[in-house]
Amino acid sequence: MAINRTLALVHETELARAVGERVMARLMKGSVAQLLPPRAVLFEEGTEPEMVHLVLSGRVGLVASGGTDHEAVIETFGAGSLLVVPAVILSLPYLVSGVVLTEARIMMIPAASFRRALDDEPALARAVVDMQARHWRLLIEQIKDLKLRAAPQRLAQWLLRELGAGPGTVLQLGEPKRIIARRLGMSPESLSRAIAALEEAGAIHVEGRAITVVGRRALEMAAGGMTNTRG
Amino acid sequence: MAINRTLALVHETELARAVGERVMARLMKGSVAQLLPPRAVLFEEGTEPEMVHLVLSGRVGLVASGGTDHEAVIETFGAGSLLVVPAVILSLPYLVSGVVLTEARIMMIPAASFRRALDDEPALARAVVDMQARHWRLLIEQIKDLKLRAAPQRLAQWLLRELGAGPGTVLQLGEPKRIIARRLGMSPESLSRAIAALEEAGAIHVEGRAITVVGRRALEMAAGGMTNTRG
DNA sequence: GTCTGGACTTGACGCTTGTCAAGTGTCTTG
DNA sequence: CAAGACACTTGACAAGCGTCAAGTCCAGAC
Repeated sequence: MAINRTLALVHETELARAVGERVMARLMKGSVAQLLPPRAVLFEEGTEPEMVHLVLSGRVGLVASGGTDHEAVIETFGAGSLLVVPAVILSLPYLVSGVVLTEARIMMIPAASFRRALDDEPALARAVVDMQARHWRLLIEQIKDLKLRAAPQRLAQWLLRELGAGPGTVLQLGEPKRIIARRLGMSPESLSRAIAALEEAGAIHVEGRAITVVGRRALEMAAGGMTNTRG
Repeated sequence: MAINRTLALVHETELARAVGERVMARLMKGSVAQLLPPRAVLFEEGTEPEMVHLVLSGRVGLVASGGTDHEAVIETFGAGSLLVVPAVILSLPYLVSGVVLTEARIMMIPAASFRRALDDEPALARAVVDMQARHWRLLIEQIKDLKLRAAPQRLAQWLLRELGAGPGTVLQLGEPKRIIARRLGMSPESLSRAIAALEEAGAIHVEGRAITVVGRRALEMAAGGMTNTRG
């Protein structure tokens, strides 16, 4: 049962579609799938990469401690994502750790065989270019948020982006708020207050892990620039 | 200053070395080189990409305004860098603007021909993968800085990284401090204070645009975390 | 049922940092 | 030489946000 399910999931990934049957089969040779519980660590900041991780289900976060006391969540990824290829490609130590957030099925591809495939399978290189391009844009957006928007604006911006993916007005949070707070570059307390502010403004309504956008217009205003005085 | 000079510069780029004579010649077909003064805008946030920009000399910054009143500098790039390939690859609007910081010679490659070459020249795709991987790491380091380090720590961290590139102890700033401040995610005033603090701590000595590291140990203390240089 | 632990909220407080404003120095311009 | 422009510094001040601490709510254990 596990094998069937895993293979099906592998097939559904964007990577599989992009590189085709043969290359995917080659990548799978020597790879293993694992079902991991929350808090499992896939790889650790500062260590040399030995595997490439393909997320088949669940959610995984890139977490950085960087020598300081607390941790930052850089980004979280869901099914279909190929994790932290840069470290593998360059054979350099990871800059972040990979942590399972919700029970996740992970395909682990040996780094050496991934690098070899990258060199002699043009389709793989081409697919990786596209993936990296998309990931780059995620980070750029995030840096823009961090450098020129205040905490409540960042939340509003994030909500709009998450919403953009699905056309509904209800957003089911897939991660604890603590994780989202750190992803947004703020403390959990500040996230609480930012959420309260958006409710106050009539932009959203929150019930536990479900956020309903009741005023898309108000939400866009809050994301824009007018949050809490001080132009 | 004419064709010779430009061709020589093109040859010296990492890209040229990676993809070889033939592919580089193909990319150059239809491309034009331009010598641009400071404040010249290569491309603008929100517009569709029409060119890929290869920096041959000088320095170029990626700047974002993101709808808010002030601007943030995302990153600056020098000779050999290929700018904002992601937008071109994905045919999506730029997330940032490209602005010349110090007089720069730029090779402009038509986006369409770059995309075509990317599809049928494996060497190019492979080279782009490596470049994107290095750029990804720059952004990751930056996000870590922004999320878990205070302003003076970010400066110390940045100094150590800039220093890592060359083995000396003197750092000649290639950009006005105002630009560096925005790259570090702080106001020019805060940068001034951060510099003063590092001098106070006996870590550096500043004379105009030259920063001398007089206490590498003290500087590392101030950075307060591990620095993983290399690209 | 009560107890306990975890996720989240709320309040109080202080540090960091951005903003506004004035001051210094240098380079250019008339 | 004076006037202006510009880059940077310094000081005063308030806002934003993180931290500490308490409080609420809820699920699971017993």
